[in-house]
Amino acid sequence: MDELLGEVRARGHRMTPQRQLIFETVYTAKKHLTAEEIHERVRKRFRGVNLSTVYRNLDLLEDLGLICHAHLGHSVGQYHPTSGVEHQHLVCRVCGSIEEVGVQLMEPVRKQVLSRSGFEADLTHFAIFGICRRCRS
Amino acid sequence: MDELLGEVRARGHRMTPQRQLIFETVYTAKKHLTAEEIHERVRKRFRGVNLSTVYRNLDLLEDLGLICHAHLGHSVGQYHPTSGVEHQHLVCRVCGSIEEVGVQLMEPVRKQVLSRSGFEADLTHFAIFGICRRCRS
DNA sequence: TTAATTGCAAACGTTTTGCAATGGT
DNA sequence: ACCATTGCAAAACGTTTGCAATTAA
Repeated sequence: MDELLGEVRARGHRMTPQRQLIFETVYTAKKHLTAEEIHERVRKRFRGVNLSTVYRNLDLLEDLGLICHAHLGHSVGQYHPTSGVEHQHLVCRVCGSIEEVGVQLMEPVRKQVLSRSGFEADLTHFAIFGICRRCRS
Repeated sequence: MDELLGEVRARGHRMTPQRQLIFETVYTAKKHLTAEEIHERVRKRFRGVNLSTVYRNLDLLEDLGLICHAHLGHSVGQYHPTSGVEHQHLVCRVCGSIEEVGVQLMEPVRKQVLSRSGFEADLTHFAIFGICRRCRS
Protein backbone atom coordinates (compact mmCIF):
# COMPACT_ATOMS: atom_id res chain seq x y z
CA MET A 1 0.00 0.00 0.00
CA ASP A 2 2.90 2.36 0.68
CA GLU A 3 4.17 1.76 -2.80
CA LEU A 4 0.76 2.81 -4.10
CA LEU A 5 1.01 6.05 -2.17
CA GLY A 6 4.40 6.54 -3.76
CA GLU A 7 2.70 6.05 -7.08
CA VAL A 8 0.52 9.06 -6.39
CA ARG A 9 3.56 11.24 -5.72
CA ALA A 10 5.44 9.83 -8.67
CA ARG A 11 2.66 11.01 -10.89
CA GLY A 12 3.11 14.53 -9.63
CA HIS A 13 0.46 14.74 -6.93
CA ARG A 14 0.93 15.83 -3.36
CA MET A 15 0.25 13.59 -0.42
CA THR A 16 -2.00 15.30 2.07
CA PRO A 17 -3.31 13.72 5.26
CA GLN A 18 -6.80 13.84 3.79
CA ARG A 19 -5.74 12.05 0.64
CA GLN A 20 -3.86 9.41 2.54
CA LEU A 21 -6.77 8.72 4.86
CA ILE A 22 -9.24 8.50 2.03
CA PHE A 23 -7.00 6.12 0.19
CA GLU A 24 -6.39 3.95 3.26
CA THR A 25 -10.07 3.85 4.02
CA VAL A 26 -10.97 2.50 0.62
CA TYR A 27 -8.09 0.07 0.67
CA THR A 28 -8.64 -1.44 4.09
CA ALA A 29 -12.43 -1.61 3.84
CA LYS A 30 -13.89 -5.05 3.80
CA LYS A 31 -16.69 -3.93 1.54
CA HIS A 32 -17.43 -1.43 -1.16
CA LEU A 33 -18.15 2.00 0.26
CA THR A 34 -20.14 5.01 -0.84
CA ALA A 35 -18.52 8.44 -0.80
CA GLU A 36 -20.64 9.25 2.21
CA GLU A 37 -19.43 6.21 4.10
CA ILE A 38 -15.85 7.00 3.26
CA HIS A 39 -16.41 10.52 4.49
CA GLU A 40 -17.78 9.27 7.83
CA ARG A 41 -14.88 6.90 8.37
CA VAL A 42 -12.28 9.48 7.48
CA ARG A 43 -13.89 11.97 9.82
CA LYS A 44 -13.54 9.70 12.77
CA ARG A 45 -9.81 9.94 12.41
CA PHE A 46 -9.43 13.47 11.18
CA ARG A 47 -12.41 15.64 11.90
CA GLY A 48 -13.20 18.45 9.56
CA VAL A 49 -12.44 16.71 6.32
CA ASN A 50 -14.86 18.03 3.79
CA LEU A 51 -17.11 15.85 1.66
CA SER A 52 -16.05 17.64 -1.49
CA THR A 53 -12.46 16.79 -0.67
CA VAL A 54 -13.51 13.17 -0.45
CA TYR A 55 -15.11 13.34 -3.87
CA ARG A 56 -12.15 15.13 -5.41
CA ASN A 57 -9.73 12.56 -4.06
CA LEU A 58 -11.84 9.61 -5.07
CA ASP A 59 -11.90 11.04 -8.58
CA LEU A 60 -8.15 11.49 -8.57
CA LEU A 61 -7.44 8.04 -7.22
CA GLU A 62 -9.75 6.59 -9.80
CA ASP A 63 -7.97 8.50 -12.57
CA LEU A 64 -4.73 7.02 -11.33
CA GLY A 65 -6.29 3.59 -11.52
CA LEU A 66 -5.85 2.89 -7.82
CA ILE A 67 -9.51 2.59 -7.00
CA CYS A 68 -12.67 2.37 -9.02
CA HIS A 69 -16.34 2.81 -8.54
CA ALA A 70 -19.52 1.42 -9.97
CA HIS A 71 -23.23 2.02 -9.68
CA LEU A 72 -24.48 -1.44 -9.03
CA GLY A 73 -28.20 -1.64 -9.61
CA HIS A 74 -30.16 1.45 -8.67
CA SER A 75 -27.83 2.38 -5.87
CA VAL A 76 -25.40 5.23 -5.49
CA GLY A 77 -21.80 4.85 -6.53
CA GLN A 78 -19.61 2.55 -4.47
CA TYR A 79 -15.85 2.66 -4.36
CA HIS A 80 -13.35 -0.14 -3.91
CA PRO A 81 -9.69 -0.83 -4.55
CA THR A 82 -8.64 -1.89 -8.00
CA SER A 83 -7.86 -5.48 -7.29
CA GLY A 84 -5.12 -7.13 -9.27
CA VAL A 85 -7.49 -9.57 -10.87
CA GLU A 86 -10.33 -8.47 -13.02
CA HIS A 87 -13.60 -9.55 -11.62
CA GLN A 88 -17.34 -9.48 -11.65
CA HIS A 89 -19.57 -8.53 -8.77
CA LEU A 90 -22.19 -10.80 -7.30
CA VAL A 91 -24.52 -8.36 -5.55
CA CYS A 92 -26.99 -9.75 -3.03
CA ARG A 93 -30.40 -8.12 -3.29
CA VAL A 94 -31.22 -9.02 0.29
CA CYS A 95 -28.21 -8.09 2.36
CA GLY A 96 -26.31 -5.97 -0.14
CA SER A 97 -23.12 -7.95 0.18
CA ILE A 98 -20.79 -7.94 -2.78
CA GLU A 99 -18.74 -10.97 -3.71
CA GLU A 100 -16.17 -10.95 -6.45
CA VAL A 101 -15.63 -13.68 -8.97
CA GLY A 102 -12.96 -13.94 -11.64
CA VAL A 103 -13.53 -12.96 -15.24
CA GLN A 104 -12.66 -16.31 -16.71
CA LEU A 105 -16.14 -17.32 -15.70
CA MET A 106 -17.51 -15.10 -18.42
CA GLU A 107 -15.07 -15.92 -21.16
CA PRO A 108 -17.50 -18.17 -23.06
CA VAL A 109 -20.07 -15.38 -22.98
CA ARG A 110 -17.57 -12.85 -24.28
CA LYS A 111 -16.72 -15.10 -27.22
CA GLN A 112 -20.32 -15.77 -28.08
CA VAL A 113 -21.39 -12.16 -27.96
CA LEU A 114 -18.47 -11.21 -30.16
CA SER A 115 -19.22 -13.77 -32.83
CA ARG A 116 -22.99 -13.41 -32.75
CA SER A 117 -23.41 -9.66 -32.40
CA GLY A 118 -20.00 -8.28 -33.19
CA PHE A 119 -20.09 -6.71 -29.76
CA GLU A 120 -16.77 -6.46 -27.97
CA ALA A 121 -17.71 -6.94 -24.34
CA ASP A 122 -15.65 -5.54 -21.51
CA LEU A 123 -16.26 -8.01 -18.75
CA THR A 124 -14.35 -6.25 -16.01
CA HIS A 125 -16.45 -4.81 -13.25
CA PHE A 126 -19.95 -5.65 -13.82
CA ALA A 127 -22.76 -6.69 -11.62
CA ILE A 128 -24.75 -9.85 -11.38
CA PHE A 129 -27.71 -9.52 -9.03
CA GLY A 130 -29.25 -12.28 -7.03
CA ILE A 131 -29.35 -13.81 -3.59
CA CYS A 132 -26.26 -14.92 -1.75
CA ARG A 133 -25.83 -18.27 -0.07
CA ARG A 134 -26.39 -16.90 3.41
CA CYS A 135 -29.61 -15.13 2.55
CA ARG A 136 -30.95 -18.12 0.69
CA SER A 137 -30.91 -20.31 3.77
CA MET B 1 -50.99 -2.77 -25.76
CA ASP B 2 -54.68 -2.05 -25.11
CA GLU B 3 -54.87 -5.17 -23.00
CA LEU B 4 -52.00 -3.82 -20.95
CA LEU B 5 -53.89 -0.61 -20.35
CA GLY B 6 -56.80 -2.75 -19.22
CA GLU B 7 -54.41 -4.42 -16.84
CA VAL B 8 -53.80 -1.06 -15.16
CA ARG B 9 -57.53 -0.53 -14.64
CA ALA B 10 -58.06 -4.09 -13.52
CA ARG B 11 -55.60 -3.51 -10.77
CA GLY B 12 -57.66 -0.63 -9.50
CA HIS B 13 -55.88 2.31 -11.07
CA ARG B 14 -57.45 5.04 -13.14
CA MET B 15 -56.55 5.71 -16.71
CA THR B 16 -55.73 9.34 -17.25
CA PRO B 17 -54.56 10.89 -20.51
CA GLN B 18 -51.20 11.54 -18.89
CA ARG B 19 -50.80 7.96 -17.78
CA GLN B 20 -51.78 6.59 -21.16
CA LEU B 21 -49.41 8.86 -23.02
CA ILE B 22 -46.53 8.02 -20.73
CA PHE B 23 -47.21 4.35 -21.14
CA GLU B 24 -47.49 4.58 -24.92
CA THR B 25 -44.31 6.58 -25.13
CA VAL B 26 -42.30 3.96 -23.33
CA TYR B 27 -43.92 1.17 -25.28
CA THR B 28 -43.49 2.57 -28.75
CA ALA B 29 -39.99 3.92 -28.22
CA LYS B 30 -37.28 2.30 -30.26
CA LYS B 31 -34.78 2.80 -27.50
CA HIS B 32 -34.57 3.07 -23.75
CA LEU B 33 -35.58 6.50 -22.53
CA THR B 34 -34.78 8.63 -19.51
CA ALA B 35 -37.60 10.21 -17.54
CA GLU B 36 -36.65 13.54 -19.03
CA GLU B 37 -36.88 12.18 -22.57
CA ILE B 38 -40.25 10.63 -21.84
CA HIS B 39 -41.38 13.96 -20.44
CA GLU B 40 -40.34 15.80 -23.59
CA ARG B 41 -42.09 13.35 -25.87
CA VAL B 42 -45.27 13.35 -23.85
CA ARG B 43 -45.30 17.12 -23.79
CA LYS B 44 -45.29 17.33 -27.56
CA ARG B 45 -48.66 15.66 -27.57
CA PHE B 46 -50.15 17.04 -24.39
CA ARG B 47 -48.49 20.18 -23.20
CA GLY B 48 -48.46 20.91 -19.52
CA VAL B 49 -47.78 17.41 -18.29
CA ASN B 50 -45.65 17.74 -15.22
CA LEU B 51 -42.35 15.95 -14.75
CA SER B 52 -43.37 14.71 -11.34
CA THR B 53 -46.40 13.11 -12.96
CA VAL B 54 -44.05 11.34 -15.33
CA TYR B 55 -42.00 9.99 -12.45
CA ARG B 56 -45.05 8.92 -10.48
CA ASN B 57 -46.48 7.06 -13.45
CA LEU B 58 -43.21 5.41 -14.34
CA ASP B 59 -43.03 4.16 -10.76
CA LEU B 60 -46.56 2.86 -10.92
CA LEU B 61 -46.11 1.15 -14.27
CA GLU B 62 -42.95 -0.42 -12.96
CA ASP B 63 -44.75 -1.67 -9.86
CA LEU B 64 -47.31 -3.24 -12.15
CA GLY B 65 -44.51 -4.91 -14.03
CA LEU B 66 -45.37 -3.26 -17.33
CA ILE B 67 -42.14 -1.38 -17.69
CA CYS B 68 -38.82 -1.44 -15.95
CA HIS B 69 -35.80 0.73 -15.58
CA ALA B 70 -32.12 0.29 -15.01
CA HIS B 71 -29.10 2.45 -14.33
CA LEU B 72 -26.68 1.12 -16.86
CA GLY B 73 -23.17 2.16 -15.99
CA HIS B 74 -22.86 5.59 -14.44
CA SER B 75 -25.79 6.99 -16.33
CA VAL B 76 -29.22 8.07 -15.18
CA GLY B 77 -32.10 5.65 -15.13
CA GLN B 78 -33.55 4.52 -18.44
CA TYR B 79 -36.99 3.05 -18.92
CA HIS B 80 -38.21 0.45 -21.36
CA PRO B 81 -41.10 -1.97 -21.77
CA THR B 82 -40.93 -5.27 -19.98
CA SER B 83 -40.33 -7.46 -22.98
CA GLY B 84 -41.79 -10.92 -22.99
CA VAL B 85 -38.39 -12.49 -23.13
CA GLU B 86 -35.89 -11.99 -20.41
CA HIS B 87 -32.75 -10.43 -21.69
CA GLN B 88 -29.42 -8.86 -21.06
CA HIS B 89 -28.27 -5.48 -22.27
CA LEU B 90 -25.24 -4.91 -24.41
CA VAL B 91 -24.44 -1.27 -23.81
CA CYS B 92 -22.05 0.46 -26.19
CA ARG B 93 -19.63 2.77 -24.40
CA VAL B 94 -19.09 4.82 -27.54
CA CYS B 95 -22.53 5.49 -28.99
CA GLY B 96 -24.69 4.48 -26.04
CA SER B 97 -26.79 2.08 -28.07
CA ILE B 98 -28.41 -0.77 -26.21
CA GLU B 99 -28.85 -4.18 -27.76
CA GLU B 100 -30.73 -6.97 -26.10
CA VAL B 101 -29.67 -10.58 -26.03
CA GLY B 102 -31.52 -13.53 -24.61
CA VAL B 103 -30.80 -14.99 -21.20
CA GLN B 104 -29.98 -18.47 -22.41
CA LEU B 105 -26.59 -17.02 -23.26
CA MET B 106 -25.84 -16.77 -19.56
CA GLU B 107 -27.28 -20.05 -18.43
CA PRO B 108 -23.87 -21.72 -18.03
CA VAL B 109 -22.72 -18.81 -15.91
CA ARG B 110 -25.79 -19.02 -13.70
CA LYS B 111 -25.17 -22.71 -13.08
CA GLN B 112 -21.52 -22.21 -12.28
CA VAL B 113 -22.07 -19.34 -9.87
CA LEU B 114 -24.72 -21.33 -8.09
CA SER B 115 -22.57 -24.39 -7.61
CA ARG B 116 -19.36 -22.56 -6.82
CA SER B 117 -20.57 -19.71 -4.61
CA GLY B 118 -24.09 -20.75 -3.68
CA PHE B 119 -25.20 -17.50 -5.26
CA GLU B 120 -28.55 -17.57 -6.98
CA ALA B 121 -28.10 -15.16 -9.85
CA ASP B 122 -30.97 -13.30 -11.41
CA LEU B 123 -29.85 -12.88 -14.96
CA THR B 124 -32.72 -10.78 -16.19
CA HIS B 125 -31.87 -7.23 -17.02
CA PHE B 126 -28.30 -6.70 -16.57
CA ALA B 127 -25.73 -4.80 -18.45
CA ILE B 128 -22.67 -5.85 -20.33
CA PHE B 129 -20.53 -2.92 -21.41
CA GLY B 130 -18.32 -2.78 -24.44
CA ILE B 131 -18.18 -1.53 -27.99
CA CYS B 132 -20.78 -2.38 -30.56
CA ARG B 133 -20.07 -3.65 -34.06
CA ARG B 134 -20.71 -0.30 -35.69
CA CYS B 135 -18.38 1.65 -33.41
CA ARG B 136 -15.64 -0.93 -33.72
CA SER B 137 -15.30 -0.40 -37.46
C1' DT C 1 7.89 30.33 -3.27
C1' DT C 2 4.14 28.69 -5.63
C1' DA C 3 1.01 25.69 -7.58
C1' DA C 4 -1.79 21.95 -5.84
C1' DT C 5 -5.06 21.23 -2.49
C1' DT C 6 -8.44 22.32 0.92
C1' DG C 7 -12.87 24.05 3.23
C1' DC C 8 -16.84 26.37 2.55
C1' DA C 9 -20.97 27.66 0.43
C1' DA C 10 -23.48 27.66 -3.33
C1' DA C 11 -25.02 25.38 -7.68
C1' DC C 12 -26.09 21.40 -10.05
C1' DG C 13 -29.16 17.63 -12.23
C1' DT C 14 -32.20 14.10 -11.02
C1' DT C 15 -35.80 12.44 -8.25
C1' DT C 16 -39.21 12.88 -4.46
C1' DT C 17 -42.57 15.20 -1.64
C1' DG C 18 -46.58 18.06 0.48
C1' DC C 19 -50.60 20.08 -0.66
C1' DA C 20 -54.56 22.06 -2.66
C1' DA C 21 -57.07 21.58 -7.05
C1' DT C 22 -58.76 18.48 -10.55
C1' DG C 23 -61.05 14.72 -12.65
C1' DG C 24 -62.00 9.31 -13.33
C1' DT C 25 -64.98 6.09 -11.80
C1' DA D 1 -69.38 11.87 -4.29
C1' DC D 2 -65.23 9.95 -3.53
C1' DC D 3 -60.61 9.24 -3.63
C1' DA D 4 -56.84 8.60 -7.04
C1' DT D 5 -54.31 11.61 -9.59
C1' DT D 6 -52.52 15.97 -11.09
C1' DG D 7 -49.73 20.46 -11.25
C1' DC D 8 -46.96 23.29 -8.79
C1' DA D 9 -43.39 24.65 -5.91
C1' DA D 10 -40.29 23.32 -2.74
C1' DA D 11 -37.30 19.88 -0.71
C1' DA D 12 -34.22 16.10 -0.96
C1' DC D 13 -30.46 13.71 -2.76
C1' DG D 14 -25.80 12.78 -4.41
C1' DT D 15 -22.36 15.19 -6.71
C1' DT D 16 -19.76 19.19 -8.66
C1' DT D 17 -17.99 23.88 -8.78
C1' DG D 18 -15.94 28.70 -7.80
C1' DC D 19 -13.14 30.93 -4.88
C1' DA D 20 -10.24 32.54 -1.28
C1' DA D 21 -7.20 30.50 2.27
C1' DT D 22 -3.90 26.97 3.26
C1' DT D 23 -0.07 23.87 2.68
C1' DA D 24 3.08 20.22 0.53
C1' DA D 25 6.90 20.43 -2.28
